[in-house]
Amino acid sequence: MELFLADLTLEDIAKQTGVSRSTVSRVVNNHPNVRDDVRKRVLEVIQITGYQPNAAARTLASQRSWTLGFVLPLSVSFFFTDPFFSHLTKGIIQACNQHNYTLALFLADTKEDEKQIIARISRKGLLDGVLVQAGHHGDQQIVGALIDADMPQVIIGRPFRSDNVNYVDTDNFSGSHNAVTHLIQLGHKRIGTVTGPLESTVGLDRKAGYIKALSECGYKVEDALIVEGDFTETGGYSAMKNMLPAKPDAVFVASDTMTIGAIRAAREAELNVPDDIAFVSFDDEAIAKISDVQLTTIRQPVEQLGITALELLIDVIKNGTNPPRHIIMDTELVIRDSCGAKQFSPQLTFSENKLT
Amino acid sequence: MELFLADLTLEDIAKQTGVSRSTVSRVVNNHPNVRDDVRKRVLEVIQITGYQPNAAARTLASQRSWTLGFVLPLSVSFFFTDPFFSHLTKGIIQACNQHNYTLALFLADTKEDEKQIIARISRKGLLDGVLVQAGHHGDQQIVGALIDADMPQVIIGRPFRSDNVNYVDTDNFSGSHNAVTHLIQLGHKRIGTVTGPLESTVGLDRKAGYIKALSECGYKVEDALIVEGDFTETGGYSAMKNMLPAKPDAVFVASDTMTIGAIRAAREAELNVPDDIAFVSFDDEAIAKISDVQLTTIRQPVEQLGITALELLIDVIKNGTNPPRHIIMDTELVIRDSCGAKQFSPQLTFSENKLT
DNA sequence: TTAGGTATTGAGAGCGCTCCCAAAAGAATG
DNA sequence: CATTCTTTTGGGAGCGCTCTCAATACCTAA
Repeated sequence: MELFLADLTLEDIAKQTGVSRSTVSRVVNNHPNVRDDVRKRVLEVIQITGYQPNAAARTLASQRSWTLGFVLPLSVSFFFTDPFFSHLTKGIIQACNQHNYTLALFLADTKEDEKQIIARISRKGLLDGVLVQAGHHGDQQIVGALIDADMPQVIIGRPFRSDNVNYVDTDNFSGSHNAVTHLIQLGHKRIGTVTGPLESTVGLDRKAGYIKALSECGYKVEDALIVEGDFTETGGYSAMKNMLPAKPDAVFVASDTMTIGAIRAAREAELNVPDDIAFVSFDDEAIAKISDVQLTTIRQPVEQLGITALELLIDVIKNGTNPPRHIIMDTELVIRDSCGAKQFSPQLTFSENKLT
Repeated sequence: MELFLADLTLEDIAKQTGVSRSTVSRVVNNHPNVRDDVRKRVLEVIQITGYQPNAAARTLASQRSWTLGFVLPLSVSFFFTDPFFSHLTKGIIQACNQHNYTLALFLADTKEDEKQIIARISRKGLLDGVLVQAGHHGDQQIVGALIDADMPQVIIGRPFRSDNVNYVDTDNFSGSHNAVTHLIQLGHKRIGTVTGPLESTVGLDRKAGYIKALSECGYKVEDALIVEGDFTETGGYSAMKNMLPAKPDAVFVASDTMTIGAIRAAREAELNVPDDIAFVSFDDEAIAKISDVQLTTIRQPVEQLGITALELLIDVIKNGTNPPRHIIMDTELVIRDSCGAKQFSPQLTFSENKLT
């Protein structure tokens, strides 16, 4: 139980204990060079009184806030509710807890917000560093402001200009390359793709992997089989609608969420999945497993991506951006039902999945 | 363009402008009683230099951090990735942006984390107030600590002990009451329920609405038709498996996510949805519409819940908790395919849904 | 016992801002 | 033009902490 509910200061504890403010500070911050019995006495009083150092005062004096920012620019605002971000956030917070940082979340909903946020995050005394989700053309302004303000930052998602910035990303290129290669090996001939937004590096990289895989195997790349999506379910639906006239027999869709929409469109056209049309997607979010046709998909380690980004950020705060570091994380092909592989080669199945 | 990249202080701006620190402070904080020409001159220098007041210094001097916390206790940790939280968070952040607050996010992943977090959020100088997701027995400790620390708080979800605390919640009771009544009106005789966790008020309230609706119509409440779930898809799946032997012809499931699992279980038992077994669920998250059987569900205004909670918090910070305020938000029944209503009474259909 | 060294402690000067109060400047009045 | 009142300005004292530096206490060995 606490004896004092009033706001205590270092000075108060010092008086109670009969030592100086400095000594109490040393105890609180676990510095060496405090006599054991003194430390014990001080700790006791802190314990009893429930003293907690004032965060603002500490930040002001030490120039460290122990708070990190996670910024979601306008460009991701409208698919913020995609589970991708929950998982990313979860990883980031986990790492924050581990390293005793507090996380501040910034989400721009309007152009106006974004300006406000840029001002807020570049201000001194609030954040020690910033994680920014940025792989979109429009995100350069935030990145630039952060550099100007000399704020340590790590970017999540390969940015368009990657010189002199740290970033962490999934290996989108090789991931989609694997996805499409898998479809080719299954014998599909007309393989289409629903891409992500093409003003983003994710969208571009996943598309590039698709093209590379086709080219490698001597397939020709057909414009009608490439439709741009926007990472939403309805986006996937309409993209698929648009592609259908080109008669694809398999499609690589750049996200699970879009795949759900794409499958809906395929079914409306009386196509059976995976018999008439096969799908491989990207992400391996929960929906991939709970969809009625379980999705074959490229798993990316989202939570780990968040953890890695945060730990890199801490490193950057400590050691600076010299040289800038880039971390690319591996993906993994998870075979389920939507690609039809199991019908041909049951030995590929995973124990977690069974044929229905 | 900024002239100075170095860290500016009020004093610097004062010197540049030839006025005192106090005057610059007045300009920055938009106080009256500054001569127009002086204000203009100061503003110009601020503009040119890109001066931003130091957040920590300001917080220390004014005892206001303009930062609010959003706390997710251990009890919600394992379904944090449910879209419910994304939407809630989105609403909260929107309101924060609007009112110029920064949001700090706290998520406890372990008991240890939770202790850490309690210490962190009750410390002075970090947060002006806190939003806590708490409707679980285990959450009382956080609420208590916050009261002890005299930290303004608003609870999201009716807490077990609601005396002297402010909270915002969905009307879970009347929502589930409506859901079950709808099923009764459709002529179902053996209506079961997959509840939420029963150590939470959400779980309890939704179950209570179910029981009330049955009782009102003279149905008897059968234990075998009430199975506890945990708000996850697999939880819904196993709950349903357990209920199946009792031969329900309709089920009210306490969340969309669980419903997906429940439907999976029903289908494994060769039951057709909604012909053999009807479902009504709760939430109206995205999954309700993109599931292959679109879900009839109770829509709750999650984003608005977040906004409301945050605005209440701001009010509490300004005016204190006297008297404590409780806000209950209305729900709405959204009829789609899983309840089978459309087959009986097409006039109930919504334009957004069509029969397949 | 004393010199020399090391471990422990306290004082003081900030960190950069807010906010009160008194001084200065300007307006209004007789 | 003096007097009073109002508006504008500057000085100073914090806010509660950290961190350097000098002072003191303690320990060792000669």
